[in-house]
Amino acid sequence: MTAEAPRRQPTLDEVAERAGVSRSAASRVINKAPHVSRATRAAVERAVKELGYRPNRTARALATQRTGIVALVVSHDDPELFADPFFAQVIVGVSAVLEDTDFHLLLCLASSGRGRSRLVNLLHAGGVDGVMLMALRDEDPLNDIVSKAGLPVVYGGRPVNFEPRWFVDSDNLGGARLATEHLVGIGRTRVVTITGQLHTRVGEDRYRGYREAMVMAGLTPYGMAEADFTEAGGAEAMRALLDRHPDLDAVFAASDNMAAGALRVLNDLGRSVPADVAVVGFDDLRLAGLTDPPLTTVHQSIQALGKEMTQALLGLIAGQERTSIILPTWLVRRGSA
Amino acid sequence: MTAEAPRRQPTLDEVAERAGVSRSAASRVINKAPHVSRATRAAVERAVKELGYRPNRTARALATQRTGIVALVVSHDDPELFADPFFAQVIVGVSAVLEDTDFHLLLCLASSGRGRSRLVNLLHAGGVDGVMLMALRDEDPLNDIVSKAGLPVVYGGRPVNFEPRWFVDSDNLGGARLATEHLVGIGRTRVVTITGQLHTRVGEDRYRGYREAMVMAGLTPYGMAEADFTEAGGAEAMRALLDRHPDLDAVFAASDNMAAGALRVLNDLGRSVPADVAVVGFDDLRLAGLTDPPLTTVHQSIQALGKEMTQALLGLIAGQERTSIILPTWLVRRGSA
DNA sequence: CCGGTTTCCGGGACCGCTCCCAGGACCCTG
DNA sequence: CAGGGTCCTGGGAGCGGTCCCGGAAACCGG
Repeated sequence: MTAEAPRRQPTLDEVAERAGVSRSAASRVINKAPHVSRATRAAVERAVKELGYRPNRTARALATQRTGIVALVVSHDDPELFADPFFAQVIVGVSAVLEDTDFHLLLCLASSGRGRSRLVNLLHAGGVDGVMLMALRDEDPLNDIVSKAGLPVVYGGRPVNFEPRWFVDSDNLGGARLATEHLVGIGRTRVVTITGQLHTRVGEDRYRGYREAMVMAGLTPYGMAEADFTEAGGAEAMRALLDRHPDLDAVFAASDNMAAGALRVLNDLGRSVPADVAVVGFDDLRLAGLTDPPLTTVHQSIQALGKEMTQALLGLIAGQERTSIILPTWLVRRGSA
Repeated sequence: MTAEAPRRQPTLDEVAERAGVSRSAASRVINKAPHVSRATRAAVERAVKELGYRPNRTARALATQRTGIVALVVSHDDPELFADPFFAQVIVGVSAVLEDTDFHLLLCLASSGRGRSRLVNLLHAGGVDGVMLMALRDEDPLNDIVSKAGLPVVYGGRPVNFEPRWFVDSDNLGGARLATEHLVGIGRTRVVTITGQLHTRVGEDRYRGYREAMVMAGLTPYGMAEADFTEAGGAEAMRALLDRHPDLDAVFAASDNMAAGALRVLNDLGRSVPADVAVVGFDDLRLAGLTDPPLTTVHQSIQALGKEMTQALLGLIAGQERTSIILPTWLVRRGSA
């Protein structure tokens, strides 16, 4: 129970000496390189076991120019933003993949200028082998910082103003279209939408999906209000829309949180859902199952996004060209539409 | 916009050469060591600027035996567990402190055996300078793994079966006592509790706080049901308690999630809250403000916990003895009690 | 003017590992 | 049995820094 004497970890030299071979030979068996006799291998393996040897990560990193660390960089001006369960899901996905590799995850919440300059240092100082970037606002300085670093980069989601070389994104456009088509399919014609911030790609895509579906159905987009993906924002937008279009009969909210806000307002105002107004959300958060009525919504798999990002990045690090990926989304029918 | 030619980063030698001084001298000015002439300093600083030099983290780490990385290790058998907003808050706190330092955060979700052995490697191979550990189940193998590593360790929360040398924890005991005292204070006498898992320290402490407050008030604990901190678990426990003690007039739920479940059951069964049954939760999650009625609950600051853990760890790494910390909790009155 | 500090400087060992390379042992042909 | 492979092996030069140490230069009071 008392703390072990902080004995220095044994080095490769010590292993080699104990095994009666050269450091090179020891290194070879440890790295499973070829051209090692059975005898040498056995001797070294024994020495390793007896000494409890572990190759020093730092030394190895210096020699190989590989750290075995990948960074997940999250842009967040508002520290609360990270609290969104979205990121936790991404991290779970990322970790699941890394768990089967020798890579570890460095988490970087870069907000302030100070935080950004730390990031610049980290990337230019060979601190990581690659980065997964989630910087979804337009004009995010992180985009520049990271691209200058000359490291493999995979985007999670896409920025508005340019299309990264490699990214993984959910099919927001298709999902929004699905949602809208569903509303039209059940006979609604006066369908409005509550969008997320339109200066984000995801906000834009989901809005576009809605419009496209409406047009394709021969309808005109009936109304829209821009909100911020939050419950409160959704509620406010819903009020505004009811004000402007009292006869609306369906709403597509670009997030479950906003849909929940909308639902709250509709309930409060005595509009029955889905009879008077049908509602569809987006994301399929846990919350979607708990609203009243349960929310029909578009499912996206955020863990899968994390996994794919990671696999893509590891691939790039290993020198394989990979193609960007758009993950499918699909409709989950519950009570609200 | 095209990828920069992957020019190698300049090395210290190149800086030294350009500045016309030795590597030692260059190193000195970069590390702001004393005994450097103004001329040398200026020359080196100029060379650094011109070359865009950044000291290589890995090389420095090898030489100094310091990586500049701290690990946050989260034990989670269930990958979903990490999705709890709790961890996101911790991370936000940790990052906030780290942002003003040169340390970076390595996030380690260790579940499977594979994940654990990776962790062992990481810790014994000098991959990090210290660890913050959140392993709250009893008998968690991580406790052992980490203690054997001979690294500075700070616990977030406490394990059940032993008291770590350094930890940061919320005052769960005091908070639970406060909650219960409040219920008693508003005249309730048949107060039951819904606990979290009693094989966790937090579950135990909050249960103990309840009992102590009851006894101190001259009442006997009226009933309890063990749940798992989740909404569903809370609901089920509530039903069981109503079954066993139909005349209960108050319930202290050891988490907001469980309180929300309890509330749902009470509403469904037509018991009015707080008139018939008063309810107090614990955590003060966002959700507490959104239930019907809004939840009276015990507030704990999870970001603060992350911050304190980090400060404690950085202190230990710097060689300062620090004392463990218990963070205050307090009651937030809303409608449910 | 001269010993003794103090300030500044560069040489070089070291951190712990990888990997190239030259060379010895061994095997197999013709 | 000469000659050309393989298969192993150890030596040693790196990766890019830090830091100790001895010595040169500058400064000082007596």
